[in-house]
Amino acid sequence: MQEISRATLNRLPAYLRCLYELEKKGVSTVSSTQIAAALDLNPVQVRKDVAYVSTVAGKPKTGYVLKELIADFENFLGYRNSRDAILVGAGGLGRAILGYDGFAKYGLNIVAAFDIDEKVVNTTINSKPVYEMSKLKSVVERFNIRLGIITVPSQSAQEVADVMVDAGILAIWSFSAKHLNLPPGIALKHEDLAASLALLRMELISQDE
Amino acid sequence: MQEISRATLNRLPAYLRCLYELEKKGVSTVSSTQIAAALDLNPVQVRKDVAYVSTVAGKPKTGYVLKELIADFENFLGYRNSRDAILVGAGGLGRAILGYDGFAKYGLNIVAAFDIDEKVVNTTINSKPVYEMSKLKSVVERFNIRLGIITVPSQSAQEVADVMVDAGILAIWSFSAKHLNLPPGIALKHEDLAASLALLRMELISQDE
DNA sequence: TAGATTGTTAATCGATTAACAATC
DNA sequence: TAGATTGTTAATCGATTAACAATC
Repeated sequence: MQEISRATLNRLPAYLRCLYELEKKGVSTVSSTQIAAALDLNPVQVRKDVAYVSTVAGKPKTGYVLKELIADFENFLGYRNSRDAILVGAGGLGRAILGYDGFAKYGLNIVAAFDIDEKVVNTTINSKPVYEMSKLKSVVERFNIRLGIITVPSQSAQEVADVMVDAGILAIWSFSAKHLNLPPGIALKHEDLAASLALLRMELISQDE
Repeated sequence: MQEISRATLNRLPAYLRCLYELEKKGVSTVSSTQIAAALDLNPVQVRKDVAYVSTVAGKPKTGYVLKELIADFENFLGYRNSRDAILVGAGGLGRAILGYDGFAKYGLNIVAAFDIDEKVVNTTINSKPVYEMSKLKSVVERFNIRLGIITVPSQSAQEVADVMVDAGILAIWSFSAKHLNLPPGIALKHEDLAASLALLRMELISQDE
């Protein structure tokens, strides 16, 4: 089997959400055409994507068995066994992420947050403890955590990333508007909201013409 | 001149941030090689991207004049003339976005928020007023707003999008985990955090092997 | 059987990278 | 001049879509 492509991987959560909705409606089988229509995708693309994830073949004429498909997607995406993470930066966005329990559904479990602000240190946010930065390494080591979330102002982002890497973090999810320099082997996903905004504005402008 | 590609547009904000940093250091000219090294990109790609945006040519041997380049990027990205927007959903994430003044730098001006929760309606968040949903249309029309931000739970996202479109919104920036069905001509940027997380986890898992 | 649907191979499209002439 | 750098054309790479045989 081929390596799964980034583009495909990116679409998988949307498929799964679509399948959940169909399940709620009591549907028992689903075709690639239906999924494609619901998500504005090409049916061939859906079939290819499903082929990566699915352990059972679809049946011509009827499509895929919804229950089996959901199980395959959940297993593939690892939603069933949750993964621990820490978060640094309990400011506005950090608080929002800590307060959002929806990530649990996606297999994410934030076990602790860290900050330098004395006012939030040693409090809890949504029953998650906030510690001072000096405790980061010991927490990461003790709980064997590999995923770190960065929600600090961009000036501090690189520094925080360095601390994380030193502590043994292997994957970083950053919401800071700062390009991070990381040693090879550390996975990085940068949520660049300025880039999203630029994309959107450009489409808006091109409508004006 | 060719149409600018999505991929290029996505990189522009990172370029500009990089240029700002160089400016702070007192640098006066910059080469594509330098930018590429700072952002982990290919120098040829940098030159191509710059060519889309830049009004003046770079000089062999010396590179680009930093001041000119920054002006070109700012103009292109529209950071100089800000654009008004409204936001619906003053919960955790919505509050974080309303509270973050950094978007002003990117030319985004959120003029008002809307919510159905009586506890937040008619309060202000970061000196931005929160109104009840029924006022949305009149505000959008009065201020001629074209950009709407959705930060409501996914069950309500489609409904909110419909209200926005009806009011005359032309571009939607959604943070809800829900595929939106929109009439043609409405620009959409969907921030799918579950997809980001899936991407990151997959890289993390492939390290384990 | 006829028609809808799957799975796969081939063609197309778009974006990145390599090669290289021009030039300061 | 020699060397670094730009800008552009051609080659490559990857992802999407079209075409189509297989099959329920």
